[in-house]
Amino acid sequence: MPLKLPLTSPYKERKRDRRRDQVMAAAAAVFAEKGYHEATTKDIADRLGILPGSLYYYIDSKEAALLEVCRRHGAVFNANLQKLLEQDLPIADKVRAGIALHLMNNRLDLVYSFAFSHRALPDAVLPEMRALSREYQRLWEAIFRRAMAQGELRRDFDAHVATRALLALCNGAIDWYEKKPAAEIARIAKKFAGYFLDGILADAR
Amino acid sequence: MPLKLPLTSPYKERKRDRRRDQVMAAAAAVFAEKGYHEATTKDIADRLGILPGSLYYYIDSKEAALLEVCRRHGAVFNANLQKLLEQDLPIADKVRAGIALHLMNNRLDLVYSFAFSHRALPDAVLPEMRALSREYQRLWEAIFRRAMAQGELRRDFDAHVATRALLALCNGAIDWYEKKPAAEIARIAKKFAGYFLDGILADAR
Amino acid sequence: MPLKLPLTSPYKERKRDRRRDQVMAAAAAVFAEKGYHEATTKDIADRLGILPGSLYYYIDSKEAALLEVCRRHGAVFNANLQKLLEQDLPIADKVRAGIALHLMNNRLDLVYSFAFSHRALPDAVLPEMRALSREYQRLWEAIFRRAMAQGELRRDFDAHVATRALLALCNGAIDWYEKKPAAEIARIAKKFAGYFLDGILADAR
Amino acid sequence: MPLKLPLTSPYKERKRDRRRDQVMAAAAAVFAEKGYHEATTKDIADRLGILPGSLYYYIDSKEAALLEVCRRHGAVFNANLQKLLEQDLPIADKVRAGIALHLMNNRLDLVYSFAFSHRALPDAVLPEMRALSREYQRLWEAIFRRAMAQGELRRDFDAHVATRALLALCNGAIDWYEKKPAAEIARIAKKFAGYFLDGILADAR
DNA sequence: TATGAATGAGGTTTCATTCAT
DNA sequence: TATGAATGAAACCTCATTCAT
Repeated sequence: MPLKLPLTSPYKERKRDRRRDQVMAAAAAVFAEKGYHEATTKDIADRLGILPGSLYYYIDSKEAALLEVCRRHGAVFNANLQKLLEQDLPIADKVRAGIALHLMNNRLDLVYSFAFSHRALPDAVLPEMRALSREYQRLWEAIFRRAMAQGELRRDFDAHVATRALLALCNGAIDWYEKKPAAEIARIAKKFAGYFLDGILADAR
Repeated sequence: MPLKLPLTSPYKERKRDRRRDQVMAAAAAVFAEKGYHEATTKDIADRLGILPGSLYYYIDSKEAALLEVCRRHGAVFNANLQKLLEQDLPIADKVRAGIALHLMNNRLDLVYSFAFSHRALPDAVLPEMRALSREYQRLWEAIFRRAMAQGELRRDFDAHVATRALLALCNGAIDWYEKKPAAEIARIAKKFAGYFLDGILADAR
Repeated sequence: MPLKLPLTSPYKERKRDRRRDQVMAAAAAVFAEKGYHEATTKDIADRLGILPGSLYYYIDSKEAALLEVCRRHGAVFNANLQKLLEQDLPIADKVRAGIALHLMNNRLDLVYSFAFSHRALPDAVLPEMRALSREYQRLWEAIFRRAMAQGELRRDFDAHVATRALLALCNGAIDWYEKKPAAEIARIAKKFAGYFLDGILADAR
Repeated sequence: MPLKLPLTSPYKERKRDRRRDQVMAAAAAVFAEKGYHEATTKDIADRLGILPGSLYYYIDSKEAALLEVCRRHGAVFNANLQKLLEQDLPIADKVRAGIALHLMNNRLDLVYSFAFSHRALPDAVLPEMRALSREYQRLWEAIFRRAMAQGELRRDFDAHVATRALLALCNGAIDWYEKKPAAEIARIAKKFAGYFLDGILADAR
């Protein structure tokens, strides 16, 4: 009798993983475009050129797909911000860079920003999303607190609220400029950062 | 010959209208809480203690209900801002007041803020919602331009982008503070206004 | 204590009956226009200027209304044909008169013609409708048989089938000419009768 | 590199089309039996042994199903009559053959006859149905006019009205004989044709 | 005599999901 | 690895009907 070989060779596994990545990318794109609930499995399948039922070869459920997509993108977001935190830059530069990162990433990874909006996410995913989101906020707050310690920020500065304000700006920007070209987004990002840093009032100050 | 009385007395009409108002309020609340697509007619009916089918005694369709809700609340928003525009106040006060109005209203009238997010609204309602939204932005821009003319704002100020930034702040605040007590919201509103007006940087300036 | 008078005086009863007649007329009109199933109680109520629920003061159910409407109109149809049967006229005249009666009546009483089409009638009404319909056919057959006995018709004439042919012509005419003016209908009726009596072929005969 | 094969083989496509044909046939049968509005998706699904929702794997909507059913059957009707028109036969034979075709087809394709009855069809389908129906009538009229040109018909013959009379006869026959065996239908068809051609009167002629 | 308000059954449709092939 | 075919739950909506007022 012939020896029973393992059914999956490393090669095959890698190939399969690549296909899985494609599926996740498709899911991410569709979730970003339509929001979780409006997105249908057919939307995702169409993007891959397969039938909805075939998706289940790669995912356990629509919710599980969302969860994984959010995990992947959340990790990127948080890693980026972690790097920024570790850099030695004036706070103004950090804010500008952080906003730019957020908006640029969001162009591709729009999904993650949804995580900040409790609406549009199913209950089963919320806890983990909130954790990722909290981590993201925590990183921003850390950035701010470091700057405060160095006297870069106003005395009455509130890192918590400011973080939320900053994220509100970012997510609001995404809603509006979603379909605009990257150049435009960069311009907006810069202006938003400017208002956030210096305010809008004339320079009585 | 007997005088033919009107079939519906003003009294009855008022009573009926009140019930309709309740239905609209329930719809508004549910739309605000879950977003249009996630909101079900059952959610709305439950809030009224009736069956989903019974809703249709008062509304023509879920979409029509959304439209009316948005119209009602949009009118309030715009009227409020129009009044603010006409007042003779420093821009800082106007911004603070406008943000407060937006957030306070949004607590009850949350729906309207959805109008600013293209996601979450069905196609049939979008055009009118966009019109209301544009009017709201136009009013803010008018407020800013008047302030610019009086030298209250920085030279490089961009009324259009600043308006969007401000609304992003407001809607972001709503997302996060939705279930918090009014006092808390007021505090947030004040801080957000502060960042928007003066920025976050220390007073090198 | 005051003597307890009968709650319904003959006068009132007559008045109430008149209102009932109006209700039945409205029902008949709506059934005729839309067919039983497409007709809604709201359609009927609208025609009377009342609300659907109010109908139930006069009728027990939509089906009961249909039944009564059909009874009333069926009685007229059959009475008319009975009179025709009793008259001493050449068969050609009787056919022409009978067709005219059917089409004219149908203009107002369209409902009855539905009775000939088993589709469009609820089961509960069918048996009685079929009985009325059979009676109508029986009368036509009697007319034909009398004419056969007098040698007015071809030898191979089949009263049963011919009756059905005649009624098919009539009901078909109704479907098509429903909205045309009475004059037009009369013209059609005459031509249909002509074809039925003499055929369409040239006079080799 | 591996050749990319078509995802659906012709074999599979044919099989799938066959199932679609079954669905359409079920829809046709139910529509014929009950009329469009009385027919429920459950009726159709039951006939196929599946659930109502499963129908939507094959159809876009109940209305779309009706449209396709009517198109398919209408095409058959008109093609048949076109062939008859082109044949070189005495008008009497053509009428007999045409009526037979109509009734025989209708046994299976009953739906089409509904097209002649404005009632029972939803607005969205009416225009196309009317077009098919007009074409059918046009063909009959053409048949008649050709016969007139050859002196086969009476001088006062009206092709338009006669066509409608003929179709009234056919559709009336369908209503009544729907559930009878084919042999019976053939007998009826012959007699109806006889009355239509030669009338019912004795041979003064 | 009619209204206002609701019920509840049933209809069409959508969609995530399953599973044999 | 994907398809074809179906399920079943849930959604929106319609409408005959009821009943207190």
